[in-house]
Parts: sequence; C-alpha cells; structure tokens
Amino acid sequence: MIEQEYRIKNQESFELKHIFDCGQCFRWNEEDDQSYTGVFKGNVLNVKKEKDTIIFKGIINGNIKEVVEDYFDLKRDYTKIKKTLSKVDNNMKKGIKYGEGIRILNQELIETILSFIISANNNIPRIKKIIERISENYGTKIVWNKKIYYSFPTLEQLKDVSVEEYRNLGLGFRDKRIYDTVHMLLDNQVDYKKWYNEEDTFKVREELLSLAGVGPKVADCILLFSDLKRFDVFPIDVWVRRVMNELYIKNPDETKVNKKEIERIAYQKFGNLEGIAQQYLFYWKREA
DNA sequence: CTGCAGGGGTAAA
DNA sequence: TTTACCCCTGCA
Repeated sequence: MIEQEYRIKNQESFELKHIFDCGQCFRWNEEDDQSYTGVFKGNVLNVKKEKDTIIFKGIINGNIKEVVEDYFDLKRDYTKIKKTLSKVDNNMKKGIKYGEGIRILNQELIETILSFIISANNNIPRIKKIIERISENYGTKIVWNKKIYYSFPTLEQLKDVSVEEYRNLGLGFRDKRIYDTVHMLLDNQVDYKKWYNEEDTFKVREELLSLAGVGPKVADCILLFSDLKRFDVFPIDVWVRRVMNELYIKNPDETKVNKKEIERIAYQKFGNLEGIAQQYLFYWKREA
C-alpha cells in the first residue's frame, strides 16, 4: 500500500477535538502537532487542520477521497441539522455552540459492537487500552512512517480466541460477553448484513439487544456511531441522564429519573435528530 | 502505604 | 427493582 493525501478547504462543521473527543470513538490519538492519527477499516490516517484546510494523509485501502467522505460523513449537511436543532431551545443552542464541529463517524459495525460492549461500566482510558491490546494481538499489522499500527480484528481473526485469552487482556467480566457475541455473529445467529436495508430502527435495535453484553445504551451507541448511522436513537448514560435532568426534568434525586421520561422528552424535542442532539448535549456537559 | 468508592451498563437474582 | 461485576484511578 502507498501513502495517499487528500485536502479539503472550508469544510463546514469539522473540528478534530469535537469529532474525536465526543465519546464516539476509541482509536484516535492526538499527536504532538495537534493532529490526530487513527486506525479504522484497515486504514491508518492522520488528520491535520491548518487554517481553513484539512489535510488527510495515510495508508488507505482504495481511494482516500471516497474513504474520508464516507468515514467522516462529509456528504451530510450538518449546518442544516444544527439550524434545525437550534430552533428547539436555548439549551440546544448552547450545546451546538460548544460542539459545533462534531461529525458522527461511520465506523465499522463489528468493531463498534465489540468496542461498546467493552465500554460497559468502564472508563475511556481503560477502554482504549483494551481495544489496543485486542488489535495488537489479533488484528493485522500496518506500518506507516516507521510506526507500527494494528487494525481492529475481524470476526474471522477472533474465531479461535478463548474466554481466558480475553481475560488476560484485561477485559474483566466482559470476556465472556465478547466471546459469546463474536460467536453469535460468526454463526449468523443475527443477520447483521440485513440491518443496512431495514428501515425500522426499532427492529434492528431488538436484534442488537439479543447479543451478549448489549443492553439499551450499548445498542443505541452502536446504531448511532456505526455505519448503520441511525439518528433516531438516544443513548442514555450517566452524563446524558444528568444533563437531561438538569435542563428539563429537574428531579432533586438524579438517580430516580425515569429513562422512559428522558426518551419521551428527547423525541418530543429533537424528533428523529435526537441522536445528534444527544452528542451536542453530552459533549457540552462533559467538557464544561 | 492501604482502603475504598466509582466509572460513558448489563445480566442475573 | 436491586446487586455483583474486572480493573484502574483518584483520593482519604
């Protein structure tokens, strides 16, 4: 593979920190020069912003322009989305102002499923370490700029990995969940290729919930952050519950806030853009 | 230095 | 509706 480069000018809604720091991905790391390098779909890519130009450079399968446009969701009009959501209320206006450069990545489905199973009851530094170790052990080696990277393993590359091996990589109680889900997917107990053609997000969600380690929150994250790209979901974690309670529900005991009520308010306010609305609120409240 | 709570939830009781 | 759960970090 040879190195490719692609530049775009005056791209709307594109801030590296917002994109890579809003909790949707785990394999992007900041370099000394403020650029970010990440591994996805067998590619290694560095992204750098210089004034009004974004420079993409890396080892890419296929055409870099097409890969970048797909992965960074460049064909979607985020300006329009932000305009629509801004009209909802002042809270959303503030959230959007804070994370105006967010884009929701089109991440590979299997990697997204397994990554968010690992994310359960876990913190980001540890999630990143675990995913890195899984990639180093079972993924494919890619060398670029004298540095070694590893792609996230395919199901095929994981098929002979035992529960114990996962445990040794520090997965903790998630070891069996990953093992079970890998084999459920390999055995086609769910037909995930059909999900791309299924219009009804709820039906896909139901099938996701049948996987080991996939509960409501993880299922919604997979629907929103993978290349399934559904915006009509609203992942509720402690931060989202906190911000929704603070802004709209105002229950003195945050732990008592009803999930159904959060979902109801989210849909009522943000409609089928609730997924991206969640990202603006989440990023705003977690960073601020 | 030791002890302990809590973390971007899920599954089992 | 509660509770345990691997491992790591922060803090008393």
